[in-house]
Amino acid sequence: MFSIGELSKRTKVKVPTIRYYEEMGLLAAPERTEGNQRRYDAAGLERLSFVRHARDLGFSIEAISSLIELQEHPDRSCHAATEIVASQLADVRAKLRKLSALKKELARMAKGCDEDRVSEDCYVLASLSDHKLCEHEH
Amino acid sequence: MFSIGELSKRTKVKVPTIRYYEEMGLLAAPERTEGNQRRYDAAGLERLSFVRHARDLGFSIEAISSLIELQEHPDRSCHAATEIVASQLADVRAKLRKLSALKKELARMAKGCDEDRVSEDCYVLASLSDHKLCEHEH
DNA sequence: TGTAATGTCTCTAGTGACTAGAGGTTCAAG
DNA sequence: CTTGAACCTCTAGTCACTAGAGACATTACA
Repeated sequence: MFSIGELSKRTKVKVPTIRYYEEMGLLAAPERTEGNQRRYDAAGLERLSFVRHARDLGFSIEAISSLIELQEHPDRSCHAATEIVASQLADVRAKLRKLSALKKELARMAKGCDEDRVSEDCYVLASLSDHKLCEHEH
Repeated sequence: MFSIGELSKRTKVKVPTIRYYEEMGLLAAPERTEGNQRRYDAAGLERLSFVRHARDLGFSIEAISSLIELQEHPDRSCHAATEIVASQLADVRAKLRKLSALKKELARMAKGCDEDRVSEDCYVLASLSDHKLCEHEH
């Protein structure tokens, strides 16, 4: 049995965030000491690691909720889980596409602008003012 | 001179968002009719296009504020503008790196899981529970 | 000129996923 | 037994909007 601070150290999740996850229903309410402090066990640690890992992968709290529900019913088909992952993957791919277009645009802007120039002639500002200067859609 | 709704149509920025930008100081307070409604001109349209374009490129409102300030002092060096762009670019590059790692991870998870399986044996759930199954850092 | 529909006004509150701080209590070490 | 770190709850703030209420303005048409 260990405290919330200890759990925080082991999982690298901040203390207020752990409490927040509990409030959001991602973590079961743990036992308490007589003085009302949370005490966790191995199961609590594992659960938080799951949540943290999923968050690192970009899953929303809602999605994680669904995944946990599934985990708690080992007899159910994991169809829903694959769907959640697929949708997350589609999301990530879309973001990647958008970001790589942005990267090109920004790199172009950064390269085009000479630092010694005066803001009136700044390529960056011109690019932002006039979308037509862009080579790509966004 | 046109209304906020008209400006919204032309720029594809929603009406409440325009008001929000005004409140944040990104847009100058426009003229008003006798009945207190906003009326914009070409300059207002141009300014909003600038803001919108910068937002599309992922610049924060604060960054846009700085860019606008620069725009309004055409005599200043555009050093600050290039710096803002460079930092935005670094940001985007970092996000890209992270997302592409995530994409690999998610694709692996999605591929590994057979939809007909039962949640107990679900590869997705196993992957999330056990970070060690990951091939990459994140 | 009357009226109805649509547009606009301000203001407050909600979103997601935390983070920060106040003010008070409990725990563990010495 | 005292001290100081860790813990508790609660409220409010972050960012960039979005939604809704309730009231007023404008416009189109009869």
